Amino acid sequence: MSIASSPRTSPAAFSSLPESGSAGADDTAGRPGNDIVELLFFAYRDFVSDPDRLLTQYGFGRAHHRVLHFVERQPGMTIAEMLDILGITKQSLNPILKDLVEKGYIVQRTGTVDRRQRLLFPTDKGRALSLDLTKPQLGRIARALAGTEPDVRAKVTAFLFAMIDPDDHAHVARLVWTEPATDGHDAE
Amino acid sequence: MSIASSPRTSPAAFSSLPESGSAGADDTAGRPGNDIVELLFFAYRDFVSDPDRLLTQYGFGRAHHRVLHFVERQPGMTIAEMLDILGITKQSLNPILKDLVEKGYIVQRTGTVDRRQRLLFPTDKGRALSLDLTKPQLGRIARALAGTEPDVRAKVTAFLFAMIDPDDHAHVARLVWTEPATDGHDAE
DNA sequence: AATTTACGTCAGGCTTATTGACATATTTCA
DNA sequence: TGAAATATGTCAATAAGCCTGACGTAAATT
Repeated sequence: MSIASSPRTSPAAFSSLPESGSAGADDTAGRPGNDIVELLFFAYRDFVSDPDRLLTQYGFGRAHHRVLHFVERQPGMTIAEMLDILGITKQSLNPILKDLVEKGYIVQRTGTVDRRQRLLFPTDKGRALSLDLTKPQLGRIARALAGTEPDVRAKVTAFLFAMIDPDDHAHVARLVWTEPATDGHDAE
Repeated sequence: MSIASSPRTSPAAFSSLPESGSAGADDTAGRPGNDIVELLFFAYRDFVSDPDRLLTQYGFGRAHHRVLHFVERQPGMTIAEMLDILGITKQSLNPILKDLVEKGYIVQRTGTVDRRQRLLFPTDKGRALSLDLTKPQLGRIARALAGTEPDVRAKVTAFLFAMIDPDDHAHVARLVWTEPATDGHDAE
């Protein structure tokens, strides 16, 4: 594990922090939300760095992680939907997908209803790797929530959801809060 | 946009999925925090895309934004500290910094106490651009918090802080919750 | 039969990052 | 004072991951 198991700093230190009341003419520092801008940067930086060591061992990058993750979360996903989720082009996706397929983490199947589609499914091997990669991230989240009031998880979740472009809300909600179907579509 | 896939919308069965293979007792879908993993991805994706259009107009990239942002937040920052914050090498930073200096957004000054250091300061022009770039992000945060209970902001802030590597807590706290000094170090 | 859709692929290019090696000015230490 | 460490700059080579544009193919839709 890459995360130090050091004792958690006391959240009590959060009570009286300067949130406004700047010195300058334009209150640059006092803009509400400015701290969240920066915390988001640092939190995300550390968050995505969690699986990096493991990823490097496999010769994969973060893009591979994202693809594998979403395939595992929604087996049978189409290429088009993956592109939409990741916000990249098919030319960018292709080499990454090719890697994952060639190394046996993902299988592509011709769609049954629309034979133009190449549906993506994780193999057992792919599921196992996805699990390993996400583990340190889940650990980080669990530690961040440990000892907090029971409503924090729900409020954080709602906040993050509200941070997403409203146009994508329906899509994201379905992806995030829907069970991966137990289809028998494993390879092997 | 062809986001047409399976219509399974039953958040009921979050308990037992037959997980074949290696990982054993882990229930893949029901892992707590899995939704936060994904929401963090989408929220951050949309969050960083906010300033992109503006950035492109200036011929800058996201790296320029980050550098400018932190210089504005902590005027007089050293190169070493910037490297530490961004987690990159000086070779990566240099061309970006050079851009910003040449175009008049940042000035470098020889340190007074240690003349080896090149302290970084924003110009008025730099501060203005930084403000413009951060504006849509602050707007997004404000919208996400609008109408929520008054404790949400503090709880989200605490959560994000706890998500950061504990080793960096002191450093980040100082950076985030310290006023930019009103030094007369403007370039003119 | 013509068009559209879903996907694959080739080509070329950009930004941001990397490691390694070396140079220079300045501070600190012995 | 001389040696070593520090802060920064720079050149070179490399790579991941993204981009646009263009073209091709199979399958569905009209």
